Amino acid sequence: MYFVRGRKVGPCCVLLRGSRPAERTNYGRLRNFSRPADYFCWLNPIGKPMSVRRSSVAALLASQELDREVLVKGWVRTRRGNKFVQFIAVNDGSTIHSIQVVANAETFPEEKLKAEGVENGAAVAIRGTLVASQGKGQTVEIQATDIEVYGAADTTTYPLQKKGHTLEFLREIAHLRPRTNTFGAVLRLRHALAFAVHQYFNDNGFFYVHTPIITGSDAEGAGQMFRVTTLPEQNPPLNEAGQVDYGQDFFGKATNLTVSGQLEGEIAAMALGKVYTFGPTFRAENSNTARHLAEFWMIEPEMAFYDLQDNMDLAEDFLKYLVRYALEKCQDDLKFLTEHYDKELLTRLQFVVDNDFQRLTYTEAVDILKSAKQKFEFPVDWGTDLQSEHERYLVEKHFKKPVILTNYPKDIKAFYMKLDEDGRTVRAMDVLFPGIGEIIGGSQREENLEKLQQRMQEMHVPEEDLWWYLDLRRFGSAPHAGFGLGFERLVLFVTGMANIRDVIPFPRFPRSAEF
RNA sequence: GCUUCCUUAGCUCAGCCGGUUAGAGCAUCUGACUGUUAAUCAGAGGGUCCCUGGUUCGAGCCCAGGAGGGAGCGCCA
Repeated sequence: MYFVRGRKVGPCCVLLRGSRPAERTNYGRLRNFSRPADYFCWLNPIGKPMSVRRSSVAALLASQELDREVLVKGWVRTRRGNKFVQFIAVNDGSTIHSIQVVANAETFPEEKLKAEGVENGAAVAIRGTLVASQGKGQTVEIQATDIEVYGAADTTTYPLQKKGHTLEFLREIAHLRPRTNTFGAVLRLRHALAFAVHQYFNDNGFFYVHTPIITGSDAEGAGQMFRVTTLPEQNPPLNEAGQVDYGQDFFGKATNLTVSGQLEGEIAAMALGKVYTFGPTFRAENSNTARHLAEFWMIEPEMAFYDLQDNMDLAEDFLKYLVRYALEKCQDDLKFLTEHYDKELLTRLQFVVDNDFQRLTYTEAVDILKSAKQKFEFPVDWGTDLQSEHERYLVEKHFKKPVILTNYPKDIKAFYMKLDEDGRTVRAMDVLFPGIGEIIGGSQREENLEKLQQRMQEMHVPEEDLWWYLDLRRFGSAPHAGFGLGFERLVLFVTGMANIRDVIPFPRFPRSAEF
């Protein structure tokens, strides 16, 4: 039994008179009661309004259950109105959509809302009634009964305005850009794709292995590496030759951040069958493009008993699964990105899901490029690597679909790729996507010890550093294959963003490691 | 690393042939407005013209060097 204004009331629902929050429907229900009342309220044992569980904006917007008390917490996107009614758009990141909060100006006059800081950017908690919206543009809204400001945001200094910002400007305020519609959408998509990666592999019998981030081998030749050391910056110990003596370093040898988990992935594949890695990767190259990062995330499946054909089948099925997953789970975000950044995005994604990738050999591609009417800045010649313009021609002009190129000349590919019978080409495969270029690079691996050793000698890869890698060919060697998928390039493709720095929360690139 | 373009108000950008007090839209602030959708309308405030040096009677504008950013290329995922 509780007491309200000295009166005994029911166990938790009380009827109150006087000025009431704008809960029309609740008021209507109260007319069934015999006593006169203006509104009801659920109270806790100490007479305070009972706590309502917080709902996400996504859940409220999808709710069919109206005329109930709700609690939402989030950040104000806009506030507007007049001396009769105030509108507050609240977004909590659960969806790209904001929920409209309607505040009766009798209870919440504009001056009061301003004074408390209910403005663009503020963090707020709003209690009220979920009702059908009177206005156009949304089906439900919240009639506010209580507004609490957790943290105000000074309108004169808060960098995010109620207007569009350029992506370049937002890059300078990476700590605030997740609060924008665009980055909310990108980050939700990024999450969905990461989750889908694990889902796909788990459903298909792959095991997730953690390959090292600090590595002692500088062997793969995948590019410049970041050095990892605890030696003092000033006057590090020197060896007899006058060079830095890494024998005295933390690991007793020179170490770097990984440029690929592939070689270690092969170890796991030769035991567990089908494995994948999904982790950060570091390249210290001075790459200044919209497709490169110094720190990025790479997915590298590696499969025992797979040949190049199996590898291609997996890559295509995997990519289609990921795109399909995004199309199913992130409709609202993709719709937003299509409308604001890339009008062709949704049709392009659907096209990738619906159509087979074009598969052809490097040699066939060179023939096509040589007979192309288009003039290229760089000439096409068998034996040289294809330029971006050549890849773009094949994907965007000639085939107009994703392309898998295979069997590249051995001299332009890595030492571990399996040599073809002709001895001129290797069983490599690159998956080329429109706008992105190479999204996947992979190969069947050379499992023959002698052939692998010969390739290593030809390409000056030191055998002593990779004794363990060669052991895999000495003991129970088997055909196997794998590939690397640059996660950010996938996100780039699926979101329709133009710059890879806009699909990772905190991009790392030359001269930039802020945040 | 190479090529090229850019840097003017909080943001996005104009700024003529080198010439008086550097402008607009949005944002901000003030006021008006009975349900708005990046609300609308009226008014106000707001500038190290990226930095350094030079040419000139005079530089936002021309020249040199530096810094930062974009796009393209290379390296690759």
